[in-house]
Amino acid sequence: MQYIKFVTATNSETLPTSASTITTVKTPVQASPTNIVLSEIKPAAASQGTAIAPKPLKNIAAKTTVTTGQVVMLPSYVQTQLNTKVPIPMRHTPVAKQVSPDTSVNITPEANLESNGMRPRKPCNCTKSQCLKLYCDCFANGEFCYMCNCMNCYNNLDNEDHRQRAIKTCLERNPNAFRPKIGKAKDVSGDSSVRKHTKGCNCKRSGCLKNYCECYEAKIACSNNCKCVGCRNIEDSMEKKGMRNNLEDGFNQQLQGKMTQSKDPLQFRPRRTSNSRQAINFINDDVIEATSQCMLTISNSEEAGMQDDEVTKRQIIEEFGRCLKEIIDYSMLHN
DNA sequence: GAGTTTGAAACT
DNA sequence: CAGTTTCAAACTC
Ligand SMILES: [Zn+2]
Ligand SMILES: [Zn+2]
Ligand SMILES: [Zn+2]
Ligand SMILES: [Zn+2]
Ligand SMILES: [Zn+2]
Ligand SMILES: [Zn+2]
Repeated sequence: MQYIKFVTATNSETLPTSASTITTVKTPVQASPTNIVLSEIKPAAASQGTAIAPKPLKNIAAKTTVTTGQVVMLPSYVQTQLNTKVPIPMRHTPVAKQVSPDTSVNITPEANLESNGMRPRKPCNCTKSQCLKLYCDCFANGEFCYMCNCMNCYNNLDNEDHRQRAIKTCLERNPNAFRPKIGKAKDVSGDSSVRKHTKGCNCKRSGCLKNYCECYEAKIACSNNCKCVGCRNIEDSMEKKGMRNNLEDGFNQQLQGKMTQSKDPLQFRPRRTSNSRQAINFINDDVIEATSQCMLTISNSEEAGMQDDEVTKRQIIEEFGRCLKEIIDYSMLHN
Protein backbone atom coordinates (compact mmCIF):
# COMPACT_ATOMS: atom_id res chain seq x y z
CA MET A 1 0.00 0.00 0.00
CA GLN A 2 1.31 3.33 -0.86
CA TYR A 3 -0.14 6.58 0.23
CA ILE A 4 0.58 10.00 -0.86
CA LYS A 5 -1.04 12.75 0.96
CA PHE A 6 -1.18 16.15 -0.45
CA VAL A 7 -2.60 17.99 2.46
CA THR A 8 -1.45 21.45 2.99
CA ALA A 9 -3.66 22.26 5.88
CA THR A 10 -1.68 22.99 8.94
CA ASN A 11 -2.35 24.19 12.39
CA SER A 12 -5.20 22.12 13.58
CA GLU A 13 -6.16 24.40 16.37
CA THR A 14 -7.67 27.00 14.15
CA LEU A 15 -8.33 24.86 11.21
CA PRO A 16 -11.88 25.36 10.13
CA THR A 17 -13.42 21.97 9.90
CA SER A 18 -15.20 22.67 6.69
CA ALA A 19 -12.00 23.52 4.95
CA SER A 20 -9.93 20.90 6.63
CA THR A 21 -11.58 18.06 4.93
CA ILE A 22 -9.44 16.04 2.68
CA THR A 23 -10.41 14.62 -0.58
CA THR A 24 -8.86 11.32 -1.11
CA VAL A 25 -8.68 9.43 -4.27
CA LYS A 26 -8.62 5.76 -3.99
CA THR A 27 -6.94 3.97 -6.74
CA PRO A 28 -5.94 0.39 -7.07
CA VAL A 29 -2.25 0.06 -6.90
CA GLN A 30 -0.98 -3.42 -6.94
CA ALA A 31 -4.14 -4.58 -5.32
CA SER A 32 -3.98 -1.87 -2.76
CA PRO A 33 -5.35 1.62 -2.68
CA THR A 34 -3.40 4.75 -3.09
CA ASN A 35 -4.62 7.68 -1.22
CA ILE A 36 -3.41 10.76 -2.83
CA VAL A 37 -3.49 13.80 -0.80
CA LEU A 38 -0.92 16.47 -0.54
CA SER A 39 2.04 16.76 1.64
CA GLU A 40 2.64 13.78 3.77
CA ILE A 41 4.08 10.51 2.86
CA LYS A 42 4.72 7.50 4.81
CA PRO A 43 7.58 5.69 3.25
CA ALA A 44 7.66 1.97 3.37
CA ALA A 45 10.14 1.89 6.10
CA ALA A 46 11.13 -1.51 7.18
CA SER A 47 10.84 -0.95 10.84
CA GLN A 48 13.14 -2.22 13.45
CA GLY A 49 14.00 -5.81 13.17
CA THR A 50 12.17 -6.58 10.04
CA ALA A 51 14.55 -7.02 7.25
CA ILE A 52 14.29 -6.30 3.60
CA ALA A 53 10.65 -6.92 3.17
CA PRO A 54 9.18 -3.49 2.76
CA LYS A 55 6.26 -2.92 4.95
CA PRO A 56 3.12 -1.58 3.42
CA LEU A 57 2.66 2.08 3.61
CA LYS A 58 -0.05 3.28 5.81
CA ASN A 59 -1.84 6.50 6.00
CA ILE A 60 -0.88 8.49 8.97
CA ALA A 61 -3.61 10.95 9.17
CA ALA A 62 -6.93 9.45 8.55
CA LYS A 63 -8.82 6.44 7.71
CA THR A 64 -9.82 7.22 4.26
CA THR A 65 -12.84 5.38 3.16
CA VAL A 66 -13.42 6.87 -0.18
CA THR A 67 -14.24 5.14 -3.32
CA THR A 68 -16.05 7.80 -5.22
CA GLY A 69 -13.48 10.41 -4.53
CA GLN A 70 -16.22 12.72 -3.49
CA VAL A 71 -16.45 11.77 0.09
CA VAL A 72 -14.33 13.53 2.49
CA MET A 73 -13.08 12.69 5.83
CA LEU A 74 -11.47 14.62 8.56
CA PRO A 75 -7.93 13.69 9.22
CA SER A 76 -7.45 12.10 12.54
CA TYR A 77 -5.61 15.03 13.94
CA VAL A 78 -8.61 17.19 13.36
CA GLN A 79 -10.86 14.67 14.88
CA THR A 80 -8.84 14.41 18.00
CA GLN A 81 -8.91 18.13 18.23
CA LEU A 82 -12.64 18.16 17.98
CA ASN A 83 -12.97 15.56 20.61
CA THR A 84 -11.55 18.05 23.04
CA LYS A 85 -9.87 15.43 25.05
CA VAL A 86 -8.71 16.23 28.47
CA PRO A 87 -5.80 18.51 27.94
CA ILE A 88 -2.53 16.82 28.37
CA PRO A 89 -0.83 18.19 31.41
CA MET A 90 1.79 20.53 30.20
CA ARG A 91 5.21 19.25 30.82
CA HIS A 92 7.77 21.88 31.43
CA THR A 93 5.42 24.02 33.39
CA PRO A 94 6.83 24.94 36.71
CA VAL A 95 6.37 22.07 39.02
CA ALA A 96 5.63 22.44 42.63
CA LYS A 97 8.28 21.32 45.01
CA GLN A 98 8.18 17.63 45.25
CA VAL A 99 6.98 16.52 48.58
CA SER A 100 9.24 13.89 49.79
CA PRO A 101 7.47 10.63 49.68
CA ASP A 102 6.29 10.58 53.20
CA THR A 103 4.56 7.36 53.72
CA SER A 104 3.05 8.47 56.94
CA VAL A 105 1.03 11.14 55.29
CA ASN A 106 -0.97 11.60 52.23
CA ILE A 107 -1.72 8.22 50.83
CA THR A 108 -4.78 9.67 49.27
CA PRO A 109 -5.65 9.22 45.63
CA GLU A 110 -4.90 12.88 45.19
CA ALA A 111 -1.32 12.21 45.99
CA ASN A 112 -0.34 12.63 42.42
CA LEU A 113 -1.86 16.04 42.19
CA GLU A 114 0.50 18.88 42.59
CA SER A 115 -0.01 20.52 45.89
CA ASN A 116 -0.39 23.96 44.50
CA GLY A 117 -2.30 23.88 41.30
CA MET A 118 -3.67 20.38 41.32
CA ARG A 119 -1.79 19.65 38.15
CA PRO A 120 -2.04 15.94 37.71
CA ARG A 121 1.22 14.16 37.53
CA LYS A 122 1.09 11.18 35.35
CA PRO A 123 2.69 8.13 36.86
CA CYS A 124 5.42 6.54 34.84
CA ASN A 125 5.61 2.93 33.77
CA CYS A 126 9.31 2.47 33.37
CA THR A 127 10.65 -1.03 33.50
CA LYS A 128 14.24 -0.96 32.36
CA SER A 129 15.57 2.45 33.13
CA GLN A 130 15.16 2.27 36.87
CA CYS A 131 13.68 5.71 36.44
CA LEU A 132 17.19 7.07 36.47
CA LYS A 133 17.41 8.08 32.86
CA LEU A 134 15.68 10.79 30.99
CA TYR A 135 13.44 8.21 29.47
CA CYS A 136 11.52 8.46 32.70
CA ASP A 137 9.35 11.51 32.74
CA CYS A 138 9.39 11.68 36.49
CA PHE A 139 13.14 11.74 36.55
CA ALA A 140 13.35 14.09 33.61
CA ASN A 141 11.09 16.52 35.38
CA GLY A 142 13.23 16.39 38.43
CA GLU A 143 10.59 14.66 40.44
CA PHE A 144 10.64 11.62 42.55
CA CYS A 145 8.56 8.73 41.51
CA TYR A 146 5.56 8.48 43.64
CA MET A 147 2.62 6.25 43.08
CA CYS A 148 4.08 5.22 39.77
CA ASN A 149 3.91 1.84 38.16
CA CYS A 150 7.60 1.54 37.53
CA MET A 151 9.69 -1.48 38.27
CA ASN A 152 13.00 -1.42 40.08
CA CYS A 153 12.61 2.22 40.67
CA TYR A 154 15.60 4.05 42.02
CA ASN A 155 14.09 7.46 41.65
CA ASN A 156 13.25 7.83 45.29
CA LEU A 157 14.75 8.87 48.55
CA ASP A 158 15.75 5.35 49.39
CA ASN A 159 18.24 5.44 46.58
CA GLU A 160 19.51 8.94 46.78
CA ASP A 161 23.04 7.83 46.04
CA HIS A 162 22.13 6.16 42.80
CA ARG A 163 19.84 8.98 41.95
CA GLN A 164 22.42 11.68 42.46
CA ARG A 165 24.92 9.77 40.41
CA ALA A 166 22.42 9.47 37.62
CA ILE A 167 21.65 13.15 37.77
CA LYS A 168 25.31 13.93 37.54
CA THR A 169 25.69 11.69 34.53
CA CYS A 170 22.79 13.32 32.80
CA LEU A 171 24.07 16.77 33.54
CA GLU A 172 27.49 16.14 32.16
CA ARG A 173 25.91 14.76 29.07
CA ASN A 174 23.67 17.77 28.77
CA PRO A 175 23.99 20.61 31.23
CA ASN A 176 20.48 21.70 30.37
CA ALA A 177 18.99 18.30 30.84
CA PHE A 178 16.75 19.43 33.64
CA ARG A 179 15.97 22.86 32.40
CA PRO A 180 12.62 23.47 30.79
CA LYS A 181 12.56 22.49 27.17
CA ILE A 182 10.16 25.19 26.26
CA GLY A 183 11.45 28.68 26.11
CA LYS A 184 9.60 31.00 28.35
CA ALA A 185 6.69 32.90 26.99
CA LYS A 186 8.64 36.09 27.02
CA ASP A 187 6.05 38.58 26.02
CA VAL A 188 6.35 41.67 28.07
CA SER A 189 4.81 44.00 25.59
CA GLY A 190 6.61 43.64 22.32
CA ASP A 191 4.05 41.13 21.25
CA SER A 192 5.28 38.17 19.21
CA SER A 193 5.30 35.75 22.02
CA VAL A 194 8.10 33.35 21.54
CA ARG A 195 7.43 30.02 23.03
CA LYS A 196 9.85 27.73 21.40
CA HIS A 197 11.14 24.31 22.06
CA THR A 198 14.70 25.15 22.85
CA LYS A 199 16.12 22.19 21.05
CA GLY A 200 13.34 21.73 18.58
CA CYS A 201 11.90 18.47 17.48
CA ASN A 202 13.11 16.04 14.87
CA CYS A 203 9.90 14.43 13.87
CA LYS A 204 9.85 12.58 10.62
CA ARG A 205 6.58 10.80 10.38
CA SER A 206 4.06 12.44 12.58
CA GLY A 207 3.76 15.74 10.78
CA CYS A 208 4.31 17.20 14.22
CA LEU A 209 0.61 16.83 14.65
CA LYS A 210 0.60 14.10 17.21
CA ASN A 211 1.80 13.99 20.73
CA TYR A 212 4.88 12.15 19.65
CA CYS A 213 6.08 15.60 18.78
CA GLU A 214 7.31 17.52 21.76
CA CYS A 215 6.35 20.80 20.22
CA TYR A 216 2.85 19.67 19.56
CA GLU A 217 2.62 18.11 22.95
CA ALA A 218 3.52 21.43 24.47
CA LYS A 219 0.88 23.03 22.30
CA ILE A 220 3.30 25.26 20.54
CA ALA A 221 4.12 25.60 16.92
CA CYS A 222 7.33 24.27 15.55
CA SER A 223 10.05 26.81 15.15
CA ASN A 224 13.30 27.33 13.38
CA ASN A 225 14.86 25.20 16.07
CA CYS A 226 13.05 22.19 14.74
CA LYS A 227 14.40 19.86 12.13
CA CYS A 228 11.18 18.10 11.44
CA VAL A 229 10.13 16.77 8.06
CA GLY A 230 6.71 17.39 6.68
CA CYS A 231 5.82 19.64 9.54
CA ARG A 232 2.28 20.84 9.76
CA ASN A 233 2.54 22.23 13.22
CA ILE A 234 3.18 25.73 12.02
CA GLU A 235 1.27 28.90 12.57
CA ASP A 236 -0.50 30.12 9.55
CA SER A 237 -2.32 33.22 8.69
CA MET A 238 -5.87 32.84 7.53
CA GLU A 239 -4.97 33.76 3.99
CA LYS A 240 -2.25 31.23 3.86
CA LYS A 241 -4.51 28.64 5.29
CA GLY A 242 -7.08 29.36 2.66
CA MET A 243 -4.46 29.21 0.00
CA ARG A 244 -3.32 25.85 1.19
CA ASN A 245 -6.79 24.50 1.19
CA ASN A 246 -7.46 25.77 -2.27
CA LEU A 247 -4.29 24.26 -3.48
CA GLU A 248 -5.13 20.99 -1.92
CA ASP A 249 -8.57 20.93 -3.45
CA GLY A 250 -7.26 21.81 -6.87
CA PHE A 251 -4.63 19.17 -6.80
CA ASN A 252 -6.96 16.49 -5.63
CA GLN A 253 -9.47 17.38 -8.28
CA GLN A 254 -6.84 17.14 -10.94
CA LEU A 255 -5.59 13.91 -9.63
CA GLN A 256 -9.01 12.47 -9.35
CA GLY A 257 -9.57 13.30 -12.95
CA LYS A 258 -6.40 11.59 -13.99
CA MET A 259 -7.22 8.55 -12.01
CA THR A 260 -10.69 8.09 -13.33
CA GLN A 261 -9.76 8.63 -16.90
CA SER A 262 -7.30 5.84 -16.61
CA LYS A 263 -8.43 3.09 -18.91
CA ASP A 264 -7.93 0.15 -16.72
CA PRO A 265 -8.40 1.31 -13.20
CA LEU A 266 -7.08 -1.93 -11.89
CA GLN A 267 -3.82 -1.51 -13.60
CA PHE A 268 -1.06 0.12 -11.71
CA ARG A 269 0.56 2.69 -13.83
CA PRO A 270 4.17 2.98 -12.94
CA ARG A 271 6.31 5.88 -13.73
CA ARG A 272 7.42 6.09 -17.30
CA THR A 273 10.97 6.78 -16.36
CA SER A 274 11.10 3.62 -14.42
CA ASN A 275 14.60 4.52 -13.58
CA SER A 276 13.28 5.68 -10.30
CA ARG A 277 14.53 4.27 -7.14
CA GLN A 278 11.79 2.54 -5.32
CA ALA A 279 11.45 5.40 -2.93
CA ILE A 280 9.78 7.60 -5.44
CA ASN A 281 7.60 5.02 -7.02
CA PHE A 282 4.42 6.44 -5.69
CA ILE A 283 4.94 9.42 -7.91
CA ASN A 284 3.33 7.74 -10.81
CA ASP A 285 2.13 9.26 -14.01
CA ASP A 286 -1.15 10.25 -12.50
CA VAL A 287 0.51 12.24 -9.82
CA ILE A 288 2.85 13.87 -12.26
CA GLU A 289 0.10 14.78 -14.63
CA ALA A 290 -2.07 16.09 -11.88
CA THR A 291 0.78 18.15 -10.65
CA SER A 292 1.49 19.61 -14.02
CA GLN A 293 -2.14 20.25 -14.65
CA CYS A 294 -2.51 21.96 -11.34
CA MET A 295 0.35 24.29 -12.02
CA LEU A 296 -0.91 24.94 -15.49
CA THR A 297 -4.24 25.85 -14.06
CA ILE A 298 -2.61 28.28 -11.75
CA SER A 299 -0.67 29.89 -14.50
CA ASN A 300 -3.65 30.06 -16.80
CA SER A 301 -5.89 31.51 -14.21
CA GLU A 302 -4.56 34.94 -14.96
CA GLU A 303 -6.09 35.25 -18.37
CA ALA A 304 -9.31 33.82 -17.15
CA GLY A 305 -9.34 36.62 -14.69
CA MET A 306 -10.76 34.27 -12.21
CA GLN A 307 -7.75 34.24 -10.04
CA ASP A 308 -6.16 36.69 -7.79
CA ASP A 309 -3.32 38.99 -8.44
CA GLU A 310 0.17 38.07 -9.46
CA VAL A 311 1.43 37.96 -5.95
CA THR A 312 -1.09 35.42 -4.84
CA LYS A 313 -0.43 33.32 -7.84
CA ARG A 314 3.22 33.35 -7.13
CA GLN A 315 2.57 32.43 -3.55
CA ILE A 316 0.46 29.51 -4.59
CA ILE A 317 3.10 28.23 -6.92
CA GLU A 318 5.75 28.62 -4.30
CA GLU A 319 3.65 26.80 -1.82
CA PHE A 320 3.04 24.08 -4.29
CA GLY A 321 6.72 23.73 -4.91
CA ARG A 322 7.39 23.64 -1.24
CA CYS A 323 4.93 20.81 -0.75
CA LEU A 324 6.43 18.93 -3.62
CA LYS A 325 9.86 19.32 -2.18
CA GLU A 326 8.65 18.08 1.13
CA ILE A 327 7.18 15.03 -0.44
CA ILE A 328 10.36 14.19 -2.22
CA ASP A 329 12.58 14.92 0.74
CA TYR A 330 10.42 12.79 2.89
CA SER A 331 10.44 9.93 0.46
CA MET A 332 14.17 10.13 0.05
CA LEU A 333 14.65 9.91 3.74
CA HIS A 334 14.30 6.21 3.94
CA ASN A 335 13.69 3.25 1.80
C1' DG B 1 -5.44 -5.04 26.59
C1' DA B 2 -2.19 -6.36 22.91
C1' DG B 3 0.45 -4.80 19.35
C1' DT B 4 2.44 -1.05 16.68
C1' DT B 5 4.52 3.44 15.86
C1' DT B 6 7.22 7.12 17.17
C1' DG B 7 11.12 10.17 18.25
C1' DA B 8 14.00 11.47 22.42
C1' DA B 9 17.69 9.63 24.86
C1' DA B 10 21.34 6.62 25.06
C1' DC B 11 24.94 4.38 23.09
C1' DT B 12 28.77 3.20 19.79
C1' DC C 1 29.66 14.19 14.55
C1' DA C 2 26.45 10.26 12.40
C1' DG C 3 24.38 5.88 12.68
C1' DT C 4 22.21 2.63 15.64
C1' DT C 5 19.84 0.87 19.66
C1' DT C 6 17.00 1.41 23.61
C1' DC C 7 13.17 3.06 25.79
C1' DA C 8 8.56 4.50 27.41
C1' DA C 9 4.89 6.90 25.77
C1' DA C 10 1.46 7.75 22.09
C1' DC C 11 -1.29 5.61 19.27
C1' DT C 12 -4.17 2.00 16.83
C1' DC C 13 -7.30 -1.71 16.69
ZN1 LIG D 1 9.90 6.12 35.62
ZN1 LIG E 1 7.62 7.66 38.04
ZN1 LIG F 1 10.01 5.10 39.10
ZN1 LIG G 1 7.76 17.70 15.74
ZN1 LIG H 1 8.96 21.10 16.42
ZN1 LIG I 1 7.49 20.30 13.15
